[in-house]
Amino acid sequence: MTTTERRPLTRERIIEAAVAFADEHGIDALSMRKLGQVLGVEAMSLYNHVAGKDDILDGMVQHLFAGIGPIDTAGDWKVTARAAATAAKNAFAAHEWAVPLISTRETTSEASFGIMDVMIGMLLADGYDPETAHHAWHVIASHVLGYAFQEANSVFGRRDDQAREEAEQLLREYGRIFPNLAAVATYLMECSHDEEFQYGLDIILSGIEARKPA
Amino acid sequence: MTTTERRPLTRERIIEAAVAFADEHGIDALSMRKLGQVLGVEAMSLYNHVAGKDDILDGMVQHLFAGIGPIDTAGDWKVTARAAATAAKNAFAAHEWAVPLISTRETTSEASFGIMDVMIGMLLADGYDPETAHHAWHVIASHVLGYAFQEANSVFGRRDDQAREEAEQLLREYGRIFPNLAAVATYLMECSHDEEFQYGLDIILSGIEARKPA
DNA sequence: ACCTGAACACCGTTCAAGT
DNA sequence: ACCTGAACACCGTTCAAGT
Repeated sequence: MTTTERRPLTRERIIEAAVAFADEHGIDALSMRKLGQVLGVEAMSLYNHVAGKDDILDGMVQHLFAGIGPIDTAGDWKVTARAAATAAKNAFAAHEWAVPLISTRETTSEASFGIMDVMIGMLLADGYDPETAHHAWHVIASHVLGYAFQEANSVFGRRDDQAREEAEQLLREYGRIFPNLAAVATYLMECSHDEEFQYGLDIILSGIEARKPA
Repeated sequence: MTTTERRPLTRERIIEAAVAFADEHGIDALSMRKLGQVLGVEAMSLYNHVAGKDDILDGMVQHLFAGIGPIDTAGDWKVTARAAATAAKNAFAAHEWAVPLISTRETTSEASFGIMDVMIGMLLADGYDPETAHHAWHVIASHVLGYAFQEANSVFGRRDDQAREEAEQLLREYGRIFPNLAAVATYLMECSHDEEFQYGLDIILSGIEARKPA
């Protein structure tokens, strides 16, 4: 439990440890005292490098957005949109705590504005009017957030052993009352999250393409 | 602060009060002690009617799903899907705490399975294969969750005075670095959430229609 | 049967004291 | 400059005691 790391404390190291702790024990279990323990230090020492717990949580959100990485704008807007959306979905779905955390904090960091600026810029350059470009942004953003939500936070999305067992239990329980649920049960249990995400993205990007003003 | 209501405590009344409290003060501020105070009772009395705080939070999620209401299946699958998706989005977007709360608790209640069963049943009856029906469910669900997220939890989504001011501040700050953001600023500030949601839903439902197997 | 007060094991955070 | 111990105002929850 007590790591014996003796590198000096920094904001980055604290946030890194917080991410690891939340991955393992869940974000609700994250406390200043436990985080200090992991870093081999008293809780109060953290305040020398960080403004408080809120600052740590902000840092974790920043960490999530940094995980999206730079966006390659070499192709056309559809290629860029697909790459950016997929990278964002993967960055969020990689941590169970990502969606709940983002949803209680402000998502409007420089990183998120940067992605938005690139995406809308490519649409405008391709001949879209600002209003349609704005619509397109919202639809894509909904898909990314909504799918990350489903992948990381529903029993059918998570693919650990415990989630599988719970999912099977639920399907047994509700399968008799809800026959149509039973009819798609195998897909719920076994669908590829990447294929599933791309399927919806295909629909959305084609729809946006079809709505390009003449 | 202390309401003088003297009706007997019940689970429903406690959950109702919790919803109202979270609406006003945010879900993080919700505690057993403060909830007791609102109900004119000591915190410990709540345990006579409720298993604990988790039980209250579960009740709040149940309350959200109940708010979606019964689904009218009189029209074709697209009409039903639009009605159900819109009702769900509105129920979730009505409370800032809805998305964060659902995202940390299990969403697989009888209510959510019921909606899913109806939707998939209509698609199957219309001639869709189970795999495509399952895809359709995921895409629609992402849009609902993702848009509720954006409407209730982003500065641009919320339409109270404080959010407007923060949004304008952010646009001033980042508008110079990100010109394409500035180009769509007025739409971000003033778009109709219902029209925006329907725009994306149009794309998604049309796309699903186009993928109906021959 | 329902409510309460005191208590326990936890929180985040402040602050004076140490080195 | 950085770390610490004690303290404060909060948590959720248990339990024996009241009515």
